[in-house]
Amino acid sequence: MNIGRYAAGVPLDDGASTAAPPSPGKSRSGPSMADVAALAGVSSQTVSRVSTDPDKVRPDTRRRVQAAMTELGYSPNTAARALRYGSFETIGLIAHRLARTGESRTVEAVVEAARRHGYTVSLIDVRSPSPTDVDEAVARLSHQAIDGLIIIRAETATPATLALPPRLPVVVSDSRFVGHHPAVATDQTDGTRQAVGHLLELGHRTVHHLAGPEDSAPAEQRLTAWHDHLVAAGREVPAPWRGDWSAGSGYELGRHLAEDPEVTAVFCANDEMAAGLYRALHEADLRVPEDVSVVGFDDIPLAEHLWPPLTTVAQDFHLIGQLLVDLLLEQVRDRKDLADHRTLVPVELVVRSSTAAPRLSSPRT
Amino acid sequence: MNIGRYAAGVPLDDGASTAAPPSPGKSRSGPSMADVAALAGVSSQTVSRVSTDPDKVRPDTRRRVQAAMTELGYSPNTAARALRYGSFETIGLIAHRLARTGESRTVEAVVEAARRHGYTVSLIDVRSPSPTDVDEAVARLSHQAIDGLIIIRAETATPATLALPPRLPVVVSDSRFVGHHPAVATDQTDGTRQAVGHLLELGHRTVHHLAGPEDSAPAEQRLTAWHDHLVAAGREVPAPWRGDWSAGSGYELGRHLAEDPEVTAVFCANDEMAAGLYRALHEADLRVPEDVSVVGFDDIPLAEHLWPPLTTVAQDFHLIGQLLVDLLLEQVRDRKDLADHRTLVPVELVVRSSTAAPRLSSPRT
DNA sequence: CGCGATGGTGTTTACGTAAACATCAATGCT
DNA sequence: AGCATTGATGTTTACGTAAACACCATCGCG
Repeated sequence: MNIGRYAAGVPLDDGASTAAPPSPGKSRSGPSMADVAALAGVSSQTVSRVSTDPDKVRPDTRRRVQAAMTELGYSPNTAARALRYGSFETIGLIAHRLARTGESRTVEAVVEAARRHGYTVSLIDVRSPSPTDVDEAVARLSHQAIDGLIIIRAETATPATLALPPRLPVVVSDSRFVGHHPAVATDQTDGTRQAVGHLLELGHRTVHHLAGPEDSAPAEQRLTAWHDHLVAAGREVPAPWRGDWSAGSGYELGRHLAEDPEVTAVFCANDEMAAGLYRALHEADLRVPEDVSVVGFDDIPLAEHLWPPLTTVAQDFHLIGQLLVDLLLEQVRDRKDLADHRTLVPVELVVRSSTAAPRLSSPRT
Repeated sequence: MNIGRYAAGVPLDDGASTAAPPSPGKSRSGPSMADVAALAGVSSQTVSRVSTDPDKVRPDTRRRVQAAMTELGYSPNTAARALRYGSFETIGLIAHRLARTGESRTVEAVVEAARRHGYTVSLIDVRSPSPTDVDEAVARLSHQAIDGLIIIRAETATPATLALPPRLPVVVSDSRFVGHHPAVATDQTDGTRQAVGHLLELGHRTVHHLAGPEDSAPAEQRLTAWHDHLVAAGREVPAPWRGDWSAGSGYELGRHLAEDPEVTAVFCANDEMAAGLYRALHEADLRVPEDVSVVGFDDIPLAEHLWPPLTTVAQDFHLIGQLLVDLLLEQVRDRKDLADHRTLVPVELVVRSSTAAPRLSSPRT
């Protein structure tokens, strides 16, 4: 046995350029139908029948073939099958920063929905949502064995910059692609309206915003909606604070926010940043919600268990994932052209304990 | 345009049994090399050369072929290529409850490492880590187009219950598979030892344990290590509390823990449960770490920003993912048999602010 | 100036599977 | 009994690609 504790970094070759074909090394391919057929004393077509529709062959023949399969350890060659059928039963998925928050929940839902339909999911995770990264991912994936493509967070990539292979069905979780590719997206505007409205109704004079990064479409949508809603309500619009979705950025910005006694209500573009803000407020000895009310976005599993439990806008990531798959498979299977299709998934404000009316003697002391 | 707000649940057919072959619907396959060849006035072999090694064909011929490719919107058929090469440049990945915790970080690392090597990742997410679920996933994936398989959290599946296709290289993130499949796993025992040791050194008489579910191998390893370490230190071993990894379970159990004044130190099997425990302690007006010290496991991104920042055992999920891929590709590419290989990835206790010496007048009042 | 070497291209073939068609035996019916 | 019908199995072919080989110019060299 070969036990070892791993210490240093891993050496990694960054070779294998996108276009490079597989190395010519012969495959691990095991026995083929012909081998099974020879052993069982039948034709390879009969073997084929056994593996696709066993009822088409007589029980004793079937048993003989199955025995031969087991003996040789036969399993059908997917490549050949795919070539024959022209389908891989696989869909490609481009995600961004998988490990973060809701992204992974959408992925989970996509994988699950795909599985229900008999499809597998091929995943590419891009680091940044920059057009080049997304484009590279598309290039890579579309040279892979996929029947359709789901892009989560196309972000700054525009329909024009995406060099998609012709005839490849695509679905996007980004409303800016309407007219080019079918899209399923969260109703960011409504969610923001609910969050900001909730805080204003509680009596706050205005609402500060801890925004997401500029290269994120949802972040911009939330920012715009927050701005517009305040304007519509005739409130002062404070300068937004720019985070990067991470709890760390929420904490850093929160330390500045905490110093401003005018701040009584903060709408955070996601729950992680709200958690970072919590920490900054705690460190500044400010109480939530007595001194500052906080609202998040996403409703991550931990939101309910932060202290105090976080009021937040719940997104239905699971539904989004399901709808994406449904929409994609409609195109894959039925050759439908749904380019102008768009679904807006509603959100719901979950009121917990992080919001309250401002102190009467506001601003804070 | 077709805008609609989605309300009701999605109808889902649970058809498409594992063995069912793809529907016979003809593929979306576009033009083939032959079409391009005809248009460009060359043989299909020349087209093939252009798409694999452009230098092998004269510049003007190449341009003519490339023009024809563009005009027809040609892209090479992956199935045919895979059949020819015997390789898909794809690895299968079975994960469990992707959206939860560190799992997604390992997945992220696997995807990234695979990409660096020119491989794509096919993902299956199983709901429960039960043998049947994992087995079904294996069956499903191994009928897909993959060159190798990575199983994250094989849990209660044993080498015997896994009906793996012969000749399929497999790597597991589970140390119980040593001798059957190569494994890369976190050093659970050492991590636990560090956590419990830290608390004892601070002066706590003993350490309580908020454990993970019984069907989880890592949970059991942490439980055992905690037990053994207390025994070795000559301390009383309190009954462990069984959670299910979720913050909710940590909260529920935490409410009971909070009522026991004997409890001054708790080692949680993961950070989410620690967060739930935090909430329960806060609600009970107990302070961390003054009244109760808490240690988590995983070091999720939020751990640092909980209040107070959580002392926890950091796992290097990223390294695990990389090593899994390296190990798998060694088998795939070099046909090596590494069945008895095992790598133990070290962990590190990150001391933050949730641990301190017990009050002198312990037990709590 | 003839001959081998070289580079560019076409032709043949194989990868493993499954549909389409062909064959053959057993069965049912008059 | 004779013939159509059915069911089980074998044979041929095509899916799209790329390696292996064959061919033919052109070039360099003695």
